[in-house]
Amino acid sequence: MTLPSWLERGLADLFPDAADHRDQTLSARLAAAQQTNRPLRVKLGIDPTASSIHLGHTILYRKLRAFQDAGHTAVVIIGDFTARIGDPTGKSATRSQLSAEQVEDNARTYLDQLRPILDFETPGRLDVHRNSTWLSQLDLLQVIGLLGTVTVGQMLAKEDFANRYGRGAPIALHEFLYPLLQGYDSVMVKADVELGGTDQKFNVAMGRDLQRRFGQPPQFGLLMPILTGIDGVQKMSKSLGNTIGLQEDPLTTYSKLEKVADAVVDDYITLLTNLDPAALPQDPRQRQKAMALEVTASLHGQDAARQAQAAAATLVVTPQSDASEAQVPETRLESFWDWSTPIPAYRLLHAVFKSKAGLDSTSEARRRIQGGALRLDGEKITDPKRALTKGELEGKVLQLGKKTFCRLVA
RNA sequence: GGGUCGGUGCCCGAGUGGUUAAUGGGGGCGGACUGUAAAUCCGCUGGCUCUGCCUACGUUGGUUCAAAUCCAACCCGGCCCA
Repeated sequence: MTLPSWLERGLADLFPDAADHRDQTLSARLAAAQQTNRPLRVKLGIDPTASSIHLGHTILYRKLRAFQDAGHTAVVIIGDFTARIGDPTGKSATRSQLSAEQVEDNARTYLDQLRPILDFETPGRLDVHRNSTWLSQLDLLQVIGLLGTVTVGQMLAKEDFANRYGRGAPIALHEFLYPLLQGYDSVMVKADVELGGTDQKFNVAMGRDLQRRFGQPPQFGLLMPILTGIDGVQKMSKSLGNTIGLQEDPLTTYSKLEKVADAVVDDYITLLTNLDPAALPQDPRQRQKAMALEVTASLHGQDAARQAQAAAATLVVTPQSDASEAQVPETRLESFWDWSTPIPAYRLLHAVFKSKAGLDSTSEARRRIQGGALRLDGEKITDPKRALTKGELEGKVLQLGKKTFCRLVA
């Protein structure tokens, strides 16, 4: 039995997948679901410790959507309970505890960002749960029962634990509870399939074990690759600063995609689009543009993506040419200076691009200017103290580095 | 609880009384080059009202003209013993 192509696309791992257990393969369960007209319950857990999500996360949501489109039920579990405890991984300083309100806020923004990807409309296709619903009800006896299902040796087999233990890094005892609680979620929602990144194998397997103990047919584990970040080397992760966020504007999204490392372009195509790789241009540059356009469109719509592509072409390829015609974010001159005196270049830069592109201090602004990163309508400005009047700036495009722009308007 | 080693900038890691905002590497950013890539080369990489000022080497006190460097207490972690 073979799996449908919508399911197979991009798959990193599927288990169990033994050919000798025909009734235990996913295709068998899919077939059974069809015969009995009972949709599969496909679980995906989200961790509301941060409010914004990036492209890397969407791989899983896209797969979840594919299941929805095939008639199955997406079971999204918001890990609000576990998020509130706080993950003690790393140093004591990172032991941040989130309040219930913060978690709830995050969860809401999270779901909002998923609207373009998941099917929220069709009845029966989406089931959202918060795991505090059942986890906060567990009493100590039950918790001990859960703990009793696993040995320390098994826990230390988990790669992350093994690494940390090996290098003598701290492991807090309650961290052992996380895989168990995540597995318990599977029991509570009677998952048929759990989606996760390849780093989730241990936890997903734990879900199978627990389901078996609770007399349920164990779920299938369906693992997707971890997306490589825009640097082309490390996994996409907010802390590594190599992400593309779903809340970023179309132009930024497109620009980043268009300069992603070559090595990952094909991965992006299989994991983030439904395009047929064979049908795309072979020329690396053209291929990359096609990918960038499609991914941008999937997040912001066709029109916005096309505009972004056009704007990017104008702005970046020939910075001096037609920048003023292109579509760039705008900033009002009055919003950051009163213009009774000219503004020093470094203050201008700081005011306009504050918190963008890693620019968050005036000292940093000075350095960037000295390094030649600032252009005004294509003209390079290298003196941080250069005084600029309103007249000199109005209507012009301020450029920081190669990819950050802003038009100054009255 | 006892013993022992350790806690330095985004990360790793030098520095053990005084040109130390703190060697070096990684990462990041910028410039040249290019396909807005990779590779390579160069520069920057605490903050500010910036020819100067302020804040920094787990925390708090102390010794000293002077401390990341010495002392004390405390907090946190690894390992060994219990």
